[in-house]
Amino acid sequence: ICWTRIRPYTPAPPAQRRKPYDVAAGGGGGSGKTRTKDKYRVVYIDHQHLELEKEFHYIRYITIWQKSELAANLGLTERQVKIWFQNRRAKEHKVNKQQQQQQQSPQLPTAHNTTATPAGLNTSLLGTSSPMPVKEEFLP
DNA sequence: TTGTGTTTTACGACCTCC
DNA sequence: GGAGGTCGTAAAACACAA
Repeated sequence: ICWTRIRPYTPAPPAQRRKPYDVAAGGGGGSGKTRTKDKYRVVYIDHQHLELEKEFHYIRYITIWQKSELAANLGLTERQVKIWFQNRRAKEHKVNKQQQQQQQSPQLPTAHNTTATPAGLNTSLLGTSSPMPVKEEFLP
């Protein structure tokens, strides 16, 4: 049995981060690997979104075989699944931060829900206020 | 239709752990 | 050294008011 490592990560201070690559420069030049100008990124279909969200609802950190299985089922690469989960966690982190800031500023007139959800965000599905349930089979 | 703001993929830099 | 984490960012896709 091989578990993916789930550990806390304390990011370095944003002091000396270099600027990321520049795709546009030189027509996909720079360190350009897989990104091409005509296919910069693909848009996932609803079914792919749904399955990924479902999985994320169960476990926020996907295991390697789940990643492999999900990728095969959805017709994505494992790398795409990994990146999706990374971006999804980043999104959740961002939303939580915004909610905290709203709670810390009670003088706002409309503090309840009217502006809380960006376009298309189903908060009832996400359930960010409570810790994510974890399938028993994935517990150590 | 268009201008503008937000969200979504994808990646590089940097970090930790084994 | 490699895999995978966060963070910051680029650019396409999307939403919406003017």
